Amino acid sequence: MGQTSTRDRIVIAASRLLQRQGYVGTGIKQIAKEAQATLGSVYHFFPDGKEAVAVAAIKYSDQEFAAILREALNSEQDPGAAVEACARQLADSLRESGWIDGCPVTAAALETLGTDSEIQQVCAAALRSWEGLMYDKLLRSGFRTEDARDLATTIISTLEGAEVSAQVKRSEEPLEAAGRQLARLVGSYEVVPSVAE
Amino acid sequence: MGQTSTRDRIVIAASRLLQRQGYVGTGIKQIAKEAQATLGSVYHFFPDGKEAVAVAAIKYSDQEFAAILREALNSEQDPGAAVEACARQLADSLRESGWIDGCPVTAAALETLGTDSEIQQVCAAALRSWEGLMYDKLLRSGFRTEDARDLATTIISTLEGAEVSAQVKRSEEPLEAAGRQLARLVGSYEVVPSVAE
DNA sequence: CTTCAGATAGAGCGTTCGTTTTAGCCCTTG
DNA sequence: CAAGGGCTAAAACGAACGCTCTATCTGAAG
Repeated sequence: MGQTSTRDRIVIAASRLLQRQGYVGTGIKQIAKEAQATLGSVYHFFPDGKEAVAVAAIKYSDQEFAAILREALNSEQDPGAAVEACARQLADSLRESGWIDGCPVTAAALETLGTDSEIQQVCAAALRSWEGLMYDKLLRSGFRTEDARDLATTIISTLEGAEVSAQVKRSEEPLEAAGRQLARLVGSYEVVPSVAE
Repeated sequence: MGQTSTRDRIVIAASRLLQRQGYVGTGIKQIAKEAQATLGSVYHFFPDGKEAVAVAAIKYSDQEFAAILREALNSEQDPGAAVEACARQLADSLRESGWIDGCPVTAAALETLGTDSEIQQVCAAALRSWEGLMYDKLLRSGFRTEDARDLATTIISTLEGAEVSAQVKRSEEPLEAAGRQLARLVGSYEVVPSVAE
């Protein structure tokens, strides 16, 4: 047995597979195989079945991506440069993965929209948590609350959409363009100097 | 028989189902049922099977969405206002559909990224055709070609991402915020007056 | 009327899906 | 040593999947 528990291996494997193949396209047996666990183990830790595994996996992806986002945002003091760093980071890891490891929740979210499953709720929570990180960064940079709210929502939307475009086109260009334009947009706001940063 | 051919009904039904459930989540038999056709008919018109149906359906969705986009872009002379009109149009039809009829290609594209199917190619072509419409609008408004290219890519990405956010959150707010911020971004450019418009 | 390709119809193929079930293993505790 | 709970293992269920097959229907040309 490795140092990661069987349950953790299941969650991590599921999060990767959901990211790449979506909810419908990912099978329970495939998750078990990828996690080097057996079907019995999966149903032991998640008696409620596939949807419960997916919910845990998406929550994990949420936190994992939030850490990456936080680091990119903290790498630059200027908010515009920080947003551009986020786009750069997304482009790098996307290219390195062969254009397959995109946003961890988009695929799963879109497939389960019609259904009233818990999945879309955790996906919405993930989006909100990422927007919250961006919102805080803007507030710390002296933005007014209304501006920060609108901007944070739009920045996350744009990064989301640019990542999808980059995946489909197999090119970093959409993310680079998004980074440039978002930096310009952020820079177009008058900001009151703050002692906080 | 109605006035639309069996083949057309299959393509239209497939495009709707792909939009709502993605590629993996949509079955051939479901397409046939929705199109009021039989399985035999589907395989008669598309001997290559499910993927061929999906390719035809996505191409149809591409043109259908391009028409909507063109109309929204032409409804306003000012490019910023035109982009905002696009966001407004997307928000309206999304709400009316109960947040299920989003971008017609995103779901299918994300699911088939790993595979080397023809689907992601037609999805990429759709994205490019929509960017082209936006690019032309910006050029006609006097934008420099480099600015127009970057902007068009980013605008389509943002609308794409904002639509996904709106679907997941079941709220028009992401699209409204995107419309406002995109209008601001477009307006931040110096534009040379043109006699063309 | 006959002919024959285009179009429709649906049973059934093998496979995989999510899930359930039953059995057995390991390892700590009494 | 015995006991029992946490965990693993694998067989098997019904349902649905994409697809193939054969059979029938339709309608215009000869």
